[in-house]
Amino acid sequence: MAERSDVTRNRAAILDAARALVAEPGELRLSAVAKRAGVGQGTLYRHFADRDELLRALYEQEIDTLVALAATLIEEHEPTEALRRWFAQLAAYARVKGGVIAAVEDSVWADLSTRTHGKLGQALTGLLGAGSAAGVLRDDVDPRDVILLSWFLAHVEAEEWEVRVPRLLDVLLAGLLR
Amino acid sequence: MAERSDVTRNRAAILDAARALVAEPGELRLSAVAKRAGVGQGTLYRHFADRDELLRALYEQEIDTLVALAATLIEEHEPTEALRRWFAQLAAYARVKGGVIAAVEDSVWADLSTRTHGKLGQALTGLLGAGSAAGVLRDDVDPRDVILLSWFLAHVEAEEWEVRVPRLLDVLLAGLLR
DNA sequence: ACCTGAACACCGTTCAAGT
DNA sequence: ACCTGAACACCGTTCAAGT
Repeated sequence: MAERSDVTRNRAAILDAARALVAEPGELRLSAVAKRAGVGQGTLYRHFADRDELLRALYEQEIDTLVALAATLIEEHEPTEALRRWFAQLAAYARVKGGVIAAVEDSVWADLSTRTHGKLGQALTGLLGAGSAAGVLRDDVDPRDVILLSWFLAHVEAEEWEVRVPRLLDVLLAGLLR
Repeated sequence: MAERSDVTRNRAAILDAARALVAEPGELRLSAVAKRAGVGQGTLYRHFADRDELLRALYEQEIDTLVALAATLIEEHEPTEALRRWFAQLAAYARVKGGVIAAVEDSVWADLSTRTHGKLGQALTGLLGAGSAAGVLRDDVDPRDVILLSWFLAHVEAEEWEVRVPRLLDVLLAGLLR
């Protein structure tokens, strides 16, 4: 039976379509996602109960890279440098995937970042813990602090990105130093 | 002729209704604004061309207090302390008026904060200028940097506000010190 | 079981008719 | 001139019918 693989393929096609469309300017229309994925609107809803759930799935895929990177950086660099590099990667990611981040509503983001911290929270716990253990970072900040402070990335315009983001990350990092 | 004053009253009623409703949870529905203001939907559109324009008017009203405060603080306090107090007031404002800020879309905010910097930009120019002239603040940050970094305020949940916001403002201020 | 797409619901916006 | 509110447009979501 090839039906089962159709289901898998549809789900992937929907996510691919959503990822492509969310990067384009303007709102993400679910009808456009279904059309681009080559499925009916109902099929989209079979896989993702509502708009939030689709965005959440998209977002979770995107975040995994950053999570994996944190572990590597902690091993290979001193804590402050690890955090600096991770911020740079977060920014690079936000630049390309900004559409996803901006499209994810607060409710989804809050859910992902607080409930058992989420994967992203665990990555940040590692980075912040290494820094405070080494005595170079404040020890009174938690992962959600950093996630909140990073919200500015969702609001930087493309034209000003290169000038402004390195400076803003520098300010943020300076604020986290002990 | 009392008609002219009706126009004024309607505009004020619409803004009052919008201010009240934006503070409530959930999206701001323009039909609800018109209903609460006691006017027809068309009247709302006579005064404000679209949703953005209504939010912009609301936002501009809200921001004036902060602008006035900046001048006073610069006169009465040393630069770092002036900025610290202004941040605290910005946060207090965001807490109460958070609905307005969150409802204002990026396009509106970007427009307000970049076009000749806007009133808020001027207030921040004063605060940052005083600090960098006194040699206590970085001199490479501009008002929009601070506006961007303040976006976290729009995403803090009510329950965590008191614990988290003072710490985040402290991190932000530390990052701005020279 | 899964899929399709027409139909429904909701809300921003417009406009014909009223004063 | 200004106002009203029904009507229209758009898009998220549902569901009857098809495979």
